[in-house]
Amino acid sequence: MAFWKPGTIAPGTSLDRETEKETNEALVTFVDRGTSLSIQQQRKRLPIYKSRDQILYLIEKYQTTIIVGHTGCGKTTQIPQYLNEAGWAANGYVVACTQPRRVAATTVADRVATEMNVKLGEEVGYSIRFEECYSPTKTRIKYMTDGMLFRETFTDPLLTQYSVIMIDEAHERSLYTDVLLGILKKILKKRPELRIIVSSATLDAEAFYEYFNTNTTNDSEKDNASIISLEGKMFPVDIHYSKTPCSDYVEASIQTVFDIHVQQPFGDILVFLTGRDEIDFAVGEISERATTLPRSAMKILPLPIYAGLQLEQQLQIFEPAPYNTRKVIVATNIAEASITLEGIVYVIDCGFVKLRAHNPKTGMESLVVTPISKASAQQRAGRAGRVGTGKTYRLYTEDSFYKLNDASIPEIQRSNLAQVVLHLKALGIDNVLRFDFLTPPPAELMIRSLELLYSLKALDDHGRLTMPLGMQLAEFPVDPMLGKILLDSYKFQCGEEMLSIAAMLSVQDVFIIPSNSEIDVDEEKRKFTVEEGDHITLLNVFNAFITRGKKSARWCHEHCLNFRTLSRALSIRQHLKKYLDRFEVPIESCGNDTVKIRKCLISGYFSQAAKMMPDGSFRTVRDNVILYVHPSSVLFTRNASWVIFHEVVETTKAFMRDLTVIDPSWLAELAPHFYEFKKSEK
DNA sequence: GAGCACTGC
Repeated sequence: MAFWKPGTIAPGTSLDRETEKETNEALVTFVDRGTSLSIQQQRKRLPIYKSRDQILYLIEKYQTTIIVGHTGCGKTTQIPQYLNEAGWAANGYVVACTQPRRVAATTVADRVATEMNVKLGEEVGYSIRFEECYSPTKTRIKYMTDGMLFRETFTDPLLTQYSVIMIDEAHERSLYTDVLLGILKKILKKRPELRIIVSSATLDAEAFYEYFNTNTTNDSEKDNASIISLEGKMFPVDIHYSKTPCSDYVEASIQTVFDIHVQQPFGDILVFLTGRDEIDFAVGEISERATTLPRSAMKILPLPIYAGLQLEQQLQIFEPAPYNTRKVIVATNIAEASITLEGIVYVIDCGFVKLRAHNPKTGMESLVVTPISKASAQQRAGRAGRVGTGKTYRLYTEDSFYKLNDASIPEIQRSNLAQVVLHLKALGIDNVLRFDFLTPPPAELMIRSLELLYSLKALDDHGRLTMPLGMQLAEFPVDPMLGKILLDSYKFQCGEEMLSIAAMLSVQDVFIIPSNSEIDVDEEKRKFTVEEGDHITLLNVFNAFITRGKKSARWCHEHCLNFRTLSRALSIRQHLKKYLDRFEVPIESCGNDTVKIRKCLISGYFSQAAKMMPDGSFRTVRDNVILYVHPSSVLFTRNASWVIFHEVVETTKAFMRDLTVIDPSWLAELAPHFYEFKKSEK
């Protein structure tokens, strides 16, 4: 076991995820055993090696194999190599392994290339958005995000180049994982030689098995799916429950931090809370109360981590703490799977998470603090058992733990499904309501999406994809409403502007949230602000970044802009432009003609229009739903009688985000079909 | 008149 010496950089510490950790752990083991062992000998010492032959046998025999394995068993790095060694990647075939996150795909590929002693991008490669690193002829093992494999079904609906497809981390049930599982189940019928591996942490394994095993007879010889469990390497974690339910979990978590600090031996603490507000408050309180600790006591260093933080602040959590200081990392769910921290011995779990929900009746998204699932609670607890025996303090009673759902509601059951529906239609799956999902989304979600797509003219009266509009929207890697404004932009000579706006709408957190109040973000924001609203303000920010800002991090910092976010917007813009070029949509610039830009926005967002009431609130034109301007909008402090909006987020109220002022007559001019359609409905 | 869980193409 590797010991970490205070004052040195902890081994394997990085902004990474579970599977990367898996490789790091393997790496640490190798180093410990000395340099005398070859990589091949080292691979044989991994726990999974004992199951190698059995895994290969099951894959040979069954079309689908469900692999249940904890972190650290080596499944992600080893199974594709076993398959390659067994000849599954011969004759030009490729073994694919999907990951829900980008970093995982790249780092695992890198590790496997090292183990195989090949150059990354040749025999072993990866494919993520904006970054393809593989050879169409040489690559045998390809790691990729699940979203990328999903995309590949457009060009090759039967995924014919792959002999085996491993869907890793399937228990996370990402939107793309679920859609892929459905598509793969269909492909299996047409390609009996194809093999699927579904790898999952624990609880859902049986559900995957039931889904893929289509044998309805009692004869198990006819099964076409099987399950295998692998042993992992985790240290035991003691679980402590609250004796009574707590009314204020933020306060309870702060208390628990100090209880641990005073009573328990050295070791860092990880606290799970639900959002930025709670985290900032807790970090502040811990700092303050720490001043009352006796001078002789060990010091305490609280640090926040959530996605909205700037990179430099995020990296602070990986810095070793000063001598005689205990780190307390206060995190959102980002620390549950996306980021792995070394040195955590104690976990405090508040039992809640903030989740997005989608209301199909209103089309509104909401962010709601929800109780976590048992699977989540176990995952959080496991974070304490990485370096040695750990302890987890659950701020809820044992009774309430047993009442939690086994797993959280899959993303596909609480998302806007317009893109999924379009994609399935593009694959020739006409009756999407009957599509065999692992867990079908509610019918209302599907119907709402179908209505939207019909109003955008992506579907015809028979629910079939229109040509070329529907097919192009299906291929476009953006929300269909956004896709529509891009495809229509030539009519308003504003393709250049729309590409920038669409890219900016695809990213979040453009403006920085400063940790201190020295810099006035609002003041900086005003420099870009225009009275027409947020879309054109975003366009100004993007243009300034490219021209005056020369794409520099320093310029961004001076103007309270998030450099990472803007760079990402630039990549997305280039990506979207490639699609417009391929669709042969002429791209012009309208200069400063904001009327053209705003009219173009209406061509996609006509259904999301709202009118101001005398009290300052808004009513949607479509359903007369009450909405408010989000405080992040430049229109929050201004008056506008008619607006269109990008999205609605329901927190304390239903807020519209990203608004643009319009003239109501444009609605009738640009979307007569929709407003007449609404009238006839009434 | 006051707010931003996390991914991904």
